[in-house]
Amino acid sequence: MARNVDKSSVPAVTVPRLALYLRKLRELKAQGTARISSQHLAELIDLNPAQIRKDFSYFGEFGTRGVGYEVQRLEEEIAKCLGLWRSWSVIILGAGKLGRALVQYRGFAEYQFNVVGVFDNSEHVIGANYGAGRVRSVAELEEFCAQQPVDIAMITVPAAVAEETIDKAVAAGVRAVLNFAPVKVHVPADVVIRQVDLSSELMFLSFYLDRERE
Amino acid sequence: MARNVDKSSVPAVTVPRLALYLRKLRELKAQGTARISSQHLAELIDLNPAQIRKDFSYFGEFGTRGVGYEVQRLEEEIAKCLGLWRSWSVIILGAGKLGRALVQYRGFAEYQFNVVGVFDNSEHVIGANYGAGRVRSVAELEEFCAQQPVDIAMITVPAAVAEETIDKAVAAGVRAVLNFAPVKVHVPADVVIRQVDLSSELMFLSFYLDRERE
DNA sequence: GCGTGTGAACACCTTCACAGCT
DNA sequence: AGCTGTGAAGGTGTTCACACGC
Repeated sequence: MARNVDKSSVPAVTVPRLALYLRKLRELKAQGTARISSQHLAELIDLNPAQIRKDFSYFGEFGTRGVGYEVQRLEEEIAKCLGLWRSWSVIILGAGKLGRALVQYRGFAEYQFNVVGVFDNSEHVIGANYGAGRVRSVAELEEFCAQQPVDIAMITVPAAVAEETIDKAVAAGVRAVLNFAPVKVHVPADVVIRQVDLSSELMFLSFYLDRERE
Repeated sequence: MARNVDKSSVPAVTVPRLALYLRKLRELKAQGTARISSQHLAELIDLNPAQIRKDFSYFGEFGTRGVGYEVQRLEEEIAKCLGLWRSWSVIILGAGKLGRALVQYRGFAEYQFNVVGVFDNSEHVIGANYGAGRVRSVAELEEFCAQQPVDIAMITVPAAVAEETIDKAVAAGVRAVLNFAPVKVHVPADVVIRQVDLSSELMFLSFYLDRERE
């Protein structure tokens, strides 16, 4: 059983790996695989088996010595570790092309992340429906969050207004932010923020593409 | 002047930070700031000043002791380090909502990443124009790449066909891949691949949101 | 005097190697 | 005998602290 864990003692790099394990375990379950060893799982996702066992060990003892892990059980435990024992409600701030693409992204619902609202400042899109109800004005944000709990805000507004938009979300009670705008924003310590920076990803590639020039 | 660098000796974590520096330096340049110290830059992007100086030191000596860095010069040097002394051509494989959103993303062109083609397998979108010419069939990929050099492929196809799509891109000569499909794909050693996993980012947030449950 | 550039100290993460349980 | 769980070793990245040059 998953023991109680002080999450600050879990290396931050472990968390995305847990997501990786979870996805692969669901795949294995769908294929009807009942048991798996860290060795075998490691081969499937190209990692060191000790890494996998260590990652699990932050949360409890999920396996059986001499045997391995039961896929079903392990999948459930890891989902729990990631906070997926419940669903989370998500809003999208910015109904531009990216925001609209994310509203309908199927990968979110698979893990019980539900997009419950979309907000924008532009008259051109307010009122339109791209998949999670009509687009609301950002001015309605506070009231909306008061009426129903919102856990996560995805920020897809232009960089110039990202900071103020995030501030509004935090003021409205949102405690987690996924920021697609290419600006680093300061938030209170009890708010989790994560940056997704697409041009920076391309620069990562151009850095290594350009290596032979030296 | 930037010295010749063996890029494999540069920590991988340094690279996204270079992108961060570059963006901030452009901002400073636009504001008319001529000079900056590592101390001041560190405050602006919330990092340790020694970290910044160490990152630069992998590539050369860009500053003046007792003085600091000339913004213009530093910006140019870092752009060069990231391979941005030239432009790079990008194709998008998968003209679904995400792919279509990326075609028109302004952040790419800012750094001379040019989307030169969009490909899909579905009759519903082939022929439509979302911003980088008409959508072509994936079957035309090989021929397209033979006619003009393609540096980077962004993969926005469904997970189930991501692997074969990436294989096709690599076979056609693409040497860098930004994969938005939630599957880890094996590529030859001389191909750079980078994963952007949106549901995994949300799980990162739910992990920390759920911390107080313990 | 001041801020860079960098070896050395430190902290963090990964991997090894084996004790312990089945 | 086999595979997990984990202390200890090893490696990588960060921060300190100071020598060096303006």
